[in-house]
Amino acid sequence: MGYFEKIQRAVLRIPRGKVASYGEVARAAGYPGTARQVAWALRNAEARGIPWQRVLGQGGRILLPGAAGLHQRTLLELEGVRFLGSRADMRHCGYRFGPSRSKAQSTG
DNA sequence: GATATGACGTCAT
DNA sequence: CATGACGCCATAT
Repeated sequence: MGYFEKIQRAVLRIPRGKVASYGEVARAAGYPGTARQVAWALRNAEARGIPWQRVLGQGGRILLPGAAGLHQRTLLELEGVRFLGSRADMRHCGYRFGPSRSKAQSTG
């Protein structure tokens, strides 16, 4: 399992209608602090069936420039993601990556 | 190994 | 809110 797959798997965990930041994805994939690399991993996501559009910059801001960014916003709106001005409504559409840790917890 | 690149994140102005 | 600068790190050459 390489970096690529880890990142892509994390992105795949984002349900329709929800979004997450590059930093969150990196953290969820087990590579905190590699937000930059997440973007790199999504370069070919479009061809790999990865819901790349659900990954935004901090604060729900679209970082893709030009038409690509417009396209991303359109895709998200079609999924039900609401936008407040130029940013996605992270308050309601921000996905919270559940604790993937399978470690048992006795008392809670 | 060294250099260059990038869909980031944070701080300062 | 916009711009500039820096830190961070995997990949590509």
